[in-house]
Amino acid sequence: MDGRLARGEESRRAVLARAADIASVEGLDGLTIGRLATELGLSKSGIFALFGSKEELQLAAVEFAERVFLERVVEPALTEPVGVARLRALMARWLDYSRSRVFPGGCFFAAVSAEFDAREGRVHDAITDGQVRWAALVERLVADAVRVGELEPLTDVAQVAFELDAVCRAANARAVLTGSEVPYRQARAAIDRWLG
Amino acid sequence: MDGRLARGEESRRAVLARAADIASVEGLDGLTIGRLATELGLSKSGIFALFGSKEELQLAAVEFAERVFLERVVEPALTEPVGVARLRALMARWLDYSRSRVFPGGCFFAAVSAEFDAREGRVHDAITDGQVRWAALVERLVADAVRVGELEPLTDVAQVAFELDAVCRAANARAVLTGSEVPYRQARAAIDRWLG
DNA sequence: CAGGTATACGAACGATCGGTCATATAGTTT
DNA sequence: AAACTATATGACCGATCGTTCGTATACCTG
Repeated sequence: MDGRLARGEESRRAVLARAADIASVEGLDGLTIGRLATELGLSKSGIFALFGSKEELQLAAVEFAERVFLERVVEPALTEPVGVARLRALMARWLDYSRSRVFPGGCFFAAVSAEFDAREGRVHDAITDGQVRWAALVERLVADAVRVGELEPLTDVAQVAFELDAVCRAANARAVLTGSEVPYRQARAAIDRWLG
Repeated sequence: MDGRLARGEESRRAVLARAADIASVEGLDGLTIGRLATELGLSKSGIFALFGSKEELQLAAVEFAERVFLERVVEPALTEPVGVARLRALMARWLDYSRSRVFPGGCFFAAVSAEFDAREGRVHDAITDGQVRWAALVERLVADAVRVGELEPLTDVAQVAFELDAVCRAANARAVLTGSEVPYRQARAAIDRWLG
């Protein structure tokens, strides 16, 4: 056990938690090292040294947000039994993750994927990877529900997965923009129609 | 007819067209007056003088993009007969507006609303207004289709409008991020299920 | 103990940001 | 003709950006 590495890891964690919060509102570009430093009472060069470059900081923030997302949404849902129950849990957890503002700007990935979707580079690639893995997870859970006989055998798995994801993302977008809770209920209604 | 005003209006138009293109990729914050100046061969202070402040430039860019959206999506759809035909035309025009990259970053409003959704100020308000008006338009066309008897009388108008918008936005998000055409077909399939 | 390593700092760098200002020009008005 | 107005320019401002550097400190290893 290295006290230096432990201290550094704790600093990284504090910086990344704040960085992810800021990025969910201002974007990964609106995130600045100077602002992080003043808000956390650290020095600009100290934070910089921890990550090496702003791009590395952005990548680390994305990775941090993915860990939060896994803890708050994916892992709890995976404790439910395979099938519609697990799929419903995943959707419910996602809507709660958005509504409860785990990140102050709503879904972190909705914000940063819209920011980097049409750009190139490592940050875009990291975000895209995460989105593809999320889409694959939803699709796998739909396929599982079909396999265990809880959804009709002729179900178009990719289509259902697409539409489940669509209503969740739309609910997040509308709710964050307008502050209304209605979109979450509409998303829930659409999900219930698919999953009974 | 004032030649000075005409010249200024032409300059504004050129600046705003480029500004909307940039903002759809880099965001309204990533948009900078210096970059606009060098790309258009103008002076920074000249562009600045045309708009008075960066916030005014951002507001003008949003307004410009709304005019483009109205021309390319809304107005052509409104030539169709009231009912499902008009609603289908609106959705088809929207998907084509995204797929054909009228703005290089996909839907301008998906990009900037995700950027400003959790912020405050006049730009956020202008974007929110536009989004609310769009949602109201879709809802009105769904209600019209019910009224003329082409959708079932018991249709939950707000719910159908929400889901139609959701699949379009999801298609844009996935398509821009990954470069795939599949999401557009999935959105079309969902729309066809609603509108026959 | 000495030698190496990771964290953290303050000062400073060049670049770029939004914005100001004095000035020149082209077009309209009187 | 003169007076006025809108566009457009280039030089310049303070602030902030990401980044570099030298240095101090705490910790682990030999």
